[in-house]
Amino acid sequence: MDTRQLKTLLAIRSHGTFAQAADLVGLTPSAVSQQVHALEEELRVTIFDRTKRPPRITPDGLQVIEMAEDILRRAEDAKASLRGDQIAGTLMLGSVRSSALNLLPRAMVQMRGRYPDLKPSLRVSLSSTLIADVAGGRLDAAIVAEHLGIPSTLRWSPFLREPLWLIVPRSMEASDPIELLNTRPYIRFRSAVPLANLIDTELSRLGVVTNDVAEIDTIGSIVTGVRQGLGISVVPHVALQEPEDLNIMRLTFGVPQVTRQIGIVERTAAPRAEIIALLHAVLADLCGDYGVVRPIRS
Amino acid sequence: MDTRQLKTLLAIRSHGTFAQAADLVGLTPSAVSQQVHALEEELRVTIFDRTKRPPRITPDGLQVIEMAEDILRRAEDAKASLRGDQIAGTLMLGSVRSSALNLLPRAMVQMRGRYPDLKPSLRVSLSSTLIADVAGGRLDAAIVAEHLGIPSTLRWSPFLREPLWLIVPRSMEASDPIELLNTRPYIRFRSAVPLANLIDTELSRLGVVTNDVAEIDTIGSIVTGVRQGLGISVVPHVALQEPEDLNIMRLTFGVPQVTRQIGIVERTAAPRAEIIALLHAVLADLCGDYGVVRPIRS
DNA sequence: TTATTTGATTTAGCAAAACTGGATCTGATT
DNA sequence: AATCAGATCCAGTTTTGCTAAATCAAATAA
Repeated sequence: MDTRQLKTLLAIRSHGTFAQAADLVGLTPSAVSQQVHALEEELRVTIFDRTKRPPRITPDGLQVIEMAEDILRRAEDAKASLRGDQIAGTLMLGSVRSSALNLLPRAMVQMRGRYPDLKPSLRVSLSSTLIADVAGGRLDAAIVAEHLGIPSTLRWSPFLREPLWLIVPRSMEASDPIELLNTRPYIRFRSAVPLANLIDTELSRLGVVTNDVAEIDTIGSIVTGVRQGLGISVVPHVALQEPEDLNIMRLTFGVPQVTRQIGIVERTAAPRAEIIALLHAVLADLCGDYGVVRPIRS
Repeated sequence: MDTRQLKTLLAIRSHGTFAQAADLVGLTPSAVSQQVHALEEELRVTIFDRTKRPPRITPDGLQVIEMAEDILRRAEDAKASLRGDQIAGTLMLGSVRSSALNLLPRAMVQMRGRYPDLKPSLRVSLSSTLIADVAGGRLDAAIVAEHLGIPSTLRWSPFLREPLWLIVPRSMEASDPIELLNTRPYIRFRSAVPLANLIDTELSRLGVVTNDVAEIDTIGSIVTGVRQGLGISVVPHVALQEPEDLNIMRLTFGVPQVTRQIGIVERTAAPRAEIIALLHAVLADLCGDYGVVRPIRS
C-alpha cells in the first residue's frame, strides 16, 4: 500500500470520475484504474461498484477512504513536524463566540511574547463548523465546549471546568433547589449550543417541571432578567464574574453539581502540538480557579 | 511512501540491525538500506546516525517511527474491519481491579445476550499497563479512570461520572468542610492510582492542611475507619452504595464538587468499535444515575 | 429501440523502481 | 593493528508501474 494510491483514491472521491482524478494526480486513466485494482487486491475488498458508470463507491470503499484520509493526514503532519514548521508561520485558530470575546485576545497577547514570529489568525464560528475545519486541516485548533460527536482523529482537551449555578433573585425566599425549580417562574436558555442541552438534560434528570416565563438565547440577558426578579435560571460561573451582584443568590445546580467544560480541539499528532500545548496552559491560567491543566502527553 | 518501507523500519527498530531486519522482512540487507534511504529522501530527514555502527536512530527518526506505527496500525485496523472480524472471535478486555469486581461481570452477561459468539477475555492490571497494551494492540479495550498521558492514538470515553464525598462520623458535630479538613483527624488514601492524586490535588487547591492519622490503600477500609470514628476522609460515591450507613455523614468535597470519571480506552478506528460502543452503553446503564451516555461517533 | 458519448478497462511495450549478490568500506572489538 | 560485523555501493536482473491505443460498458440522446 503506497501513499500515492491513497492520494489517487481521494482524488477520485473528490472529482467523481477516474479520468478527472488521473488528470489531477498527473497520470493516465489507465494508471488510476490499475492503482485502484492493486489496492482492492491488497485489501481484498471492492472499493467501487463498476456496474454503475461513473463507478460508485461501495460502503467498504467508504471505509477505505476514511483510512486513506487518516493515513495521509498522519503522514502530512509528520512531514510538517519534521520540517520544523512549528515555530513560525500562521497558527490557524478558531473559536466559538463567547470565548473569542473574553479569553482568546488575552491569551494571544501572552503567546506573542513567547513566539514572536507566530502570526495567529482567528476565525469565529459555530462549534460544529470549527470541528469540521480542524478535522479537515483548515484550522490548527479551535476552542469549543465539550461536544457530542468529535471525530476520533481529533483530541479535545478542556482548559476550563466551571460549575453551573441556579440563580434566584435575592427577593425570593430561600428554599431547596428542586423545590424552587418546580415552583418558581423559570427563564429558559434556548439555543443550539451544547450548554443549553446540558442544562435541559440535567433538568429532566432531576425530574423537575419548570414553569417557563421566558426563553432567551443569550446568557447575559438571562442574568439581567434574574437580577430584575423576572424569574430563576441556570447559568455558568463566568456569567457571574462581574461586580458581585447583590441582587442574585446562587445555589448549586444538579446532583452532583453540574459543570461544563471548554477546551481545545486539535488533530492528534498535530505538528504544532507544542504551541497548542502552550496555548492550553495560558488559557487554563487565565481561567483562574476553574482552569484545568492539561495531562502530560505521552 | 510505502507500507513495506515502514514495516522494514519497525523491523530495524526491534532487531537493532539492518541485517537482522532484512532477514525478518525477507529481503537482503542491501534492499533494506535502500528502502531506508528512499524514506529519508522522501521525508528529507536523517533517520539513522551512520557514524555509529549498528546505526543509531536519531531523534527525528523516532518521530518517523512513531508515524510508522500509527499508520501501520491504522491500516491493520482497516483491514481487520473490512474482513468483518468484528462479530465473533475473542474480545480482549482489560480493567482496573475495582471495576473488574463490580461492573464488568454484570456487563459481560448482558453482552453475551447480544453477541453470543463473542468470547470475552479479561485481564486485570494497573491502568498504565492496560493503556500500553491497548496502544500496542494486545487489548481491544480497557476500563480505566481518567488518566494523565493517554496517547493520542487512543480515545478514552467515560461511562461513569460520580461525585466524591467528604465523609465524617456522625458523632462529630457538623461544620464547614474546609474547617473539618483543617482540624479533624484525616485518613489519607495513599495509592498510585489516579483517584488518590485527584483527591490530593483538590486538597492542596483548597489550601487545607490535613492532620493525618492513618494512610490506607483501599477505599473500603477507609470507609470502615470513618464509620468507627477514627477520622474523616474523602471517597467516591460507589464506596457508599451499600446499606445506607447511619454512622456516616457525607458532605460535598471540593469547589465545585469534585467528580471522578471511569471510562473505556480503545484505539481510534478500532475494528471492534461497534461492540465497544455497546459495552459502553451497557456499563453506563449499570451505573444508574451517574452513568454517562457516550457521544455519537462521527 | 438505436446511436452516441463518456469514461473505464485491457493489453503490449517500455521505463523506472526495487531487488540481489558480491565487492567494498567503516565502526566496533580484541 | 587485526579482525569482525555489518552497512553501503554498484552492476546486473527482476518487478512494478506507467503510457498509449484499442476495446468495452454504462449512460444519455435521438
